[in-house]
Amino acid sequence: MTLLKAVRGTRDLLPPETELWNHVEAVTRRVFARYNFGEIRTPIFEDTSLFARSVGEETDIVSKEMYTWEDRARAQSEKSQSLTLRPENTAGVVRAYIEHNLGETGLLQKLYYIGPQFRRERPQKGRYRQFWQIGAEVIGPPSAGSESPLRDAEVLEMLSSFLDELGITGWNLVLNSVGSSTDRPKYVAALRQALAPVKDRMSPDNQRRAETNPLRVLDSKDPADEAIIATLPKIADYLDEASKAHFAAVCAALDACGVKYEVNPRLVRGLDYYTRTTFEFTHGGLGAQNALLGGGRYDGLSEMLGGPKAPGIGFAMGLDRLILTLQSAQIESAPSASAILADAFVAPLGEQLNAPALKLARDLRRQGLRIELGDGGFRIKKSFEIANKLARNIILLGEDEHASGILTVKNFATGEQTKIPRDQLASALQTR
RNA sequence: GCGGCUAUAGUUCAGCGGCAGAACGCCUGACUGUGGCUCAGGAUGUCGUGGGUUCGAUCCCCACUAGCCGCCCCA
Repeated sequence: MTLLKAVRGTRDLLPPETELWNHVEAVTRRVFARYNFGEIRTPIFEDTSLFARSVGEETDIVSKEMYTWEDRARAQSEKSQSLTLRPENTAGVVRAYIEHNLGETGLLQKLYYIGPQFRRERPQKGRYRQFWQIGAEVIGPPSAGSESPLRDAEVLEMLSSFLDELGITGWNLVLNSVGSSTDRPKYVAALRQALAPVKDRMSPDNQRRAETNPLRVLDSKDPADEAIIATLPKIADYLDEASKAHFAAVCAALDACGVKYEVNPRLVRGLDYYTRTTFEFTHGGLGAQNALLGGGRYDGLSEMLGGPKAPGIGFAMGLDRLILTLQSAQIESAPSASAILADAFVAPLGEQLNAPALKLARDLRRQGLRIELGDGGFRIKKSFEIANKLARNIILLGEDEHASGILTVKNFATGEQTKIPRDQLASALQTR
């Protein structure tokens, strides 16, 4: 029989690494709560057309990277339906916003999520087919202030605080504006026009991009094409007054609270729905996958999905990459890679003491201690060996201890061995 | 989807066209109620999968699968 393995691009997360994941998630919930965000959990799969309409039919994600299947009809009256494992979570959040008429509250919705997403890409460092994202969206009717540049700045400030609180240093915030939903098509048209006479002199990659997605030419890393790219029209010249003012206000608010950023007029994002502010937090040490998180404003997304006018801004952060960054930086505040030690290892000396040992372990655990329970079948030496690996102390429960209620406790760090009455055990272990 | 590199013990890796190796880990003992350190001994394995060349393949060739790195794209 062939050995079953996790499928390509998926992986198991095991302890103690999961401690680090839990730590990151705990910091996320703590920080985001301070900004009064609430958690949303949307389904892991959705109707395929949700992603086709939001992410963009022509994007690589939709055209070749989605896990899509036909959910067969179970009855004559039922139609089959095309379903897709979510490749990102913003579309699902906006769908939920529309479906539950959240705009009718008249309030800004501030929602965050933590969960797996799926794209059928070639796996590499920090890139998996099932990958985890932390994201947040601020969305609501214009009357709730959802269009305000203050919302953009607040989200960016929250992210900078979040990364600081995690202990990640050396991140870089890159900012741009891609204009309103009317600016953007005008600019793309101008870009196509400017590219037409010169694209033949560019690399094959850029020739193809010039056809399919001209914005991406700006992202090119090909030094040979630099000179041509420098002559192309700039998005900043195509922004209307409102978009310019919006961007200036975002920058001013960031300046006011000392959040450092760099404006990169070439930063474009891959998804069709972005308008105005777009951004990326990058970090070295991630190889080619240097983007830690990315996001932007999507003022027209709700309407694209048939909903009410509901401008919004949000981001998605690659958790797999964030963890990699934390591991490579060996951040002090994060749990280390080494296993977490139990407070004590309870060692029954003889199988007849197994049952009393479980009772002892239960009592200590109920007092909040982290307890590993051994087995009376172990030779005492083996108990010590295991205990030394898993716990800070060992508690011996032999016939004497059981009869007298005074337990033998040895601390591995000091080598000190003492007798402690059962009712004082928990408090004694708290401090050693 | 494309290109390069890789796949050998639980782990990290060496190796060779002719008996399968090291380190760490694991097990046993020195020490029948005492770990770490030390010493002595021991067990590891479809050499990724399938085919081919060869008297003989873990080694050479091909395909496949998976991983890493890069490209495309993207978080």
